[in-house]
Parts: sequence; structure tokens; C-alpha cells
Amino acid sequence: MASSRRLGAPDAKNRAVLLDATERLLLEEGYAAVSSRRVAAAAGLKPQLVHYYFRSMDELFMAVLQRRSEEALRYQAEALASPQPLWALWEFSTELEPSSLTMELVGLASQRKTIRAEIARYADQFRRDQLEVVSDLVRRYEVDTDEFSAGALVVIMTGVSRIIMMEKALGMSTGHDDALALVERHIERLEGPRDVSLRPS
Amino acid sequence: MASSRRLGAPDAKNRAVLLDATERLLLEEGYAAVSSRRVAAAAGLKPQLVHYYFRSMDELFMAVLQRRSEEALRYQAEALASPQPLWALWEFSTELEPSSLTMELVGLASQRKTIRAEIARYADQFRRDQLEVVSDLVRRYEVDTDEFSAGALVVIMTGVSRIIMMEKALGMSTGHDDALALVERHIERLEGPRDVSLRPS
DNA sequence: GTCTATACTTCGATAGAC
DNA sequence: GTCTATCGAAGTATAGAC
Repeated sequence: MASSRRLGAPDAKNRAVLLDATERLLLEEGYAAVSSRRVAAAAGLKPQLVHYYFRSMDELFMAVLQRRSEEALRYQAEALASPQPLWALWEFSTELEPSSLTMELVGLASQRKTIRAEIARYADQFRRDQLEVVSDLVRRYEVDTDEFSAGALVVIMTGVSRIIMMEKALGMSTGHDDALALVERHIERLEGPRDVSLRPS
Repeated sequence: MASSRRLGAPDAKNRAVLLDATERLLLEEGYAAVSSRRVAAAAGLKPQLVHYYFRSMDELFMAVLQRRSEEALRYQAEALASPQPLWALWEFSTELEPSSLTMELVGLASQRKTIRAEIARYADQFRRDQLEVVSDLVRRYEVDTDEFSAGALVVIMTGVSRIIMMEKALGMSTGHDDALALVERHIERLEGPRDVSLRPS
């Protein structure tokens, strides 16, 4: 049933402009505010151009998801290669922008099953990349893995950072400092104090 | 600037029917799928009735939020009054339905600032109610609060359960069992094994 | 290869009928 | 006190002009 409608070139400038505008809208107004008309307006283009470069809104969201996820996977790989992988992972997961964008895409996933499948695929890839490194790490750090398995560590770090980011977005802060301190104390015991000079620009 | 349009009685049967339908839609299809027309259809009523009972969609969402939050606050208070408050809290936060509904409302909050304010208010109330009980608890259990403060405990429990619920909704499971086991081991050390007979119906 | 004119659907909301 | 007829705005998407 594939439509015969023609699409713009994948490397056309306006295509990237639309992707950027979509990301901006997702971050600033949430996924439900992202419509073809609003994307076009934010990009300074005519609304119909969205459908020239993307067959449907789903395809637009999918393109944003893929572009961002591939970039984030590379970024995380860098973090995991640092001399202090846990610190790097922790900083990565407490960054505001990527975490907000992820939240919006997860929200989108609740309605669009193609997005859901793709999000799950990437999220699992993230988790597995983390696990691979952290599994080696707990051995190297001689962690008692009956107590703190690599799986538990990455899920807890992700969960704590995510809830704090979410609540912060709502203006909440109760208990945050305590939770952050606890996690960071544990990381410090394993990797020593965070070496700020190692931070990626 | 208040419109002069008249509204239905707050205790009219159809008003509750609409609230129920809205909740159902939020759970099954996500907040972006909730429109006045879809709500009405799910309730078996004419679309315009939504605007007879609620001045705007915002007001409808607000009513759902308030009804559910008040109920959840009571439910949590019961949990906190149990002989095993940590276990009860943990079960409460790993229940699928309330946690999904919360997620949708948080999503909504990213677009509607009146919702955001109200969500934040309730969420903070939840957190404070938890903290009040858990603060007493860590004293009673003689927890080393330099290591595990009450604030850290509740934020971590909330974060871990939330991330696992979210990921489960996407079909993910990597690391979940390990993280659950770790949390439950800690609870068990403090409160002993979970007494299933204490579970609320 | 790039963009526009346009069709059709669904939305929130109000004014006014019963 | 309850509901309906209807409006104007916004949504996605396509076919066809440049």
C-alpha cells in the first residue's frame, strides 16, 4: 500500500532544519505539542514541507529518535571508556537535555507502536553497553557481586538519576540531595573522588 | 473574563462517568490520545457533554488528577500505617496501574502548567508523607543515617520502582531482577521477610 | 528535486434549545 | 438542570505545479 508520493532528499538542508526544530519543540513543549504545523513554523518553513521530507509524523519522530540515539550511544561509549566509567556514566545520566528528550520520546512511545519498538531497542542497547563495561568493572574493583551486581548498579543509577530529573522538572527537590549523596558516596568508594579534569567538553 | 456558560452539577452521574472514561483512556492510550470526543465516545455520551461538565480539557484533567491523588494519598497512608511500612511502600510503588497513570499525568504536566503545579503539589505531599514515617522508621530500626538517610531511601525506592515500571512498559527487563533483589534484600534486613498476610486487599 | 494548493479529519469550545 | 447544533481553528496527508 506504499504511497507513490515522492520524498525530499535525505541530505537536503531543510530536512535537517526540520529535525532540529522537532527536537527543540519536544524539549520545550512536550511531544503532544509537536504537530506538523508547529514544527514547520519553528523551522521557518511551510507546513506541507514536513510531509515532503517525511512520509508521516511517525517517520519524523522516528528520524529524530534514530539520529539522537545513535549520537547518544557514541557519547555513552566515550563515557564508558573513561578512567572513571562510573563517574562518567553518572554525569551522563544526570544531564538535563538528553534525559528530557528521552522522557518525551518515552511518552510518545505510549501512543505509537513503531516508536515504542525502536525506543525499546535503543534503550536495551544502552543498558547492554553499560552492563558490559560495569560487569568488568565490578570484578576489577572487587565488589561483592552478591550484594551489588552489575545489573543492580546500572538500573539503580539510571532510576535514581531519572526520578530526580523528572521531579526537578516539576520543581520538586525533597530528598534529592540525600539520594545524590548516597549514590556518589558509593561511586567514590569504588573509583575514588571524581576527577573533574576528565570531564568531556 | 470568566465565561457565563453554565456547568453540570458536580455530583451528576455523567460527570463521574466522564472521569472514569478519561482515566481509562489515559491508561490505555496515553494522554495525547485523550480528546473531548474520544472521552465522550468511551463514556457513551455526546462530545459536547464533556464541555458541559468541565469548562475546558484542563479542568477535566485537573479533576482526574485530584480525584486520583486524594485516593492515592489515603491508600499510601494506609500502607505507611502497616507493621511493615517499607514493604508496604515498596508494593505500593511497584503497582502497575497507579504508576502508569502517574506517568501519563506527568507527561501532561509538560504541556499544561496548571497541571504541572498541581502534580508537583501532590507529588511533594506524597514524598513528605513518606518521609515523615520513614524518618521515624530509620530511628526505630537503628539505621546508620549517615549512610542511609530517610530522604535517600524514599527517593531511591521511588526511582528504582519507577524506572522498572517504565522499562517494563516498553518490554525491557535487563537488570530488573538484580535491582529488585537488591532493594528487597535491604528492606528485609530492616523489616524481616515480607509478611504476605499483611497485604491489603 | 523542491515546494504549494487543497482535501479531509478532528479538535476545543460556546450559544442556545429543551 | 441537561443536552445539542454549530463554529472556527488546527491537525495530517496527498496530488500536482514549478
